[in-house]
Amino acid sequence: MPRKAILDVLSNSDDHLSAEDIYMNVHGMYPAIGLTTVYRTLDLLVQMGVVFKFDFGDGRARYELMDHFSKKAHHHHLICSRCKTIIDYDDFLDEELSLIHKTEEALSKRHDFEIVGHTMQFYGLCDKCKNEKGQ
Amino acid sequence: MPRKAILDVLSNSDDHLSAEDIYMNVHGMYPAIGLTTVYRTLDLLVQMGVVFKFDFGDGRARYELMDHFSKKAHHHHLICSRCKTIIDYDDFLDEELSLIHKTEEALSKRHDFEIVGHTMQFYGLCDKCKNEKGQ
DNA sequence: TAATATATTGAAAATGGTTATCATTATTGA
DNA sequence: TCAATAATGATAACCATTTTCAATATATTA
Repeated sequence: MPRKAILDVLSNSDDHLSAEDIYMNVHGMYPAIGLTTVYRTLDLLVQMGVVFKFDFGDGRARYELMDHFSKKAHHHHLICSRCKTIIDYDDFLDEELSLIHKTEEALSKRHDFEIVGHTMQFYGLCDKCKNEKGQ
Repeated sequence: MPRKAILDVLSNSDDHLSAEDIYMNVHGMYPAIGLTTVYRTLDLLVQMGVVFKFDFGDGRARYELMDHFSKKAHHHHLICSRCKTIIDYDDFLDEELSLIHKTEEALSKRHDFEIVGHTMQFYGLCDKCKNEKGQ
């Protein structure tokens, strides 16, 4: 039941949810489910290859459904290092993905790796933070 | 002085050093420098754009010199989700980098971002961990 | 040079996301 | 029905990182 509740939250809500975000969302529908179980279930879903765990560098992990389980289109991330805003983008995505697949194949052969996911992110300063530098 | 010591460690030692790794390395040469200062100085170097802070998902941050300050060739990372081994790779790197520059330009225009760095990583199971699954 | 303001430093304590513990409650199988 | 096993959540523990703060170094000025 926790598993279903969490998957529901992940597929219906917006991206970039932290464990606590998920906990609070789930809590509305199933008040019995505790934070521990949310963490446990997320780990499980990550092991199963259903959920991907991201780390954007703001001290808390974020979780997204993997492509095959998500309504959302594949995307990558653009992150403001200062205010931690996360923007999804899909510019040149076809090109990115074909390159990624090629690389994936080469790496999995060369290093005998079973590749499960990838991450591609740009870091920088968003328009607002750019103008507030030095404060 | 801490700044120089840390930069020395970063440019002479192998990659993927955590704050504590750096602290221990620096400590040999400058026993007076404490862990707090290491953290503080690393933050500073990151702000200055000299060092890039990575998060590979094992609960501690890793630091690398940015390209222009490093002897090392540009590379991306392949990470075992289980044992956390990190492998540097540079397959298709020219292709990756030209795509990255193109994307960078598009994103910085569209979102008025000042892009400072990027990350591209593959996650999966290394040869050893692949065969130990389910334990 | 002396005297004061300012910045840098590190030890120790606090923070906060995540994980481990453990008693309790479901679930399963015979 | 009953025992064995698994799932759960409240609480405590963990641990990388930050904050606090008193002490020390550095710069500035008279």
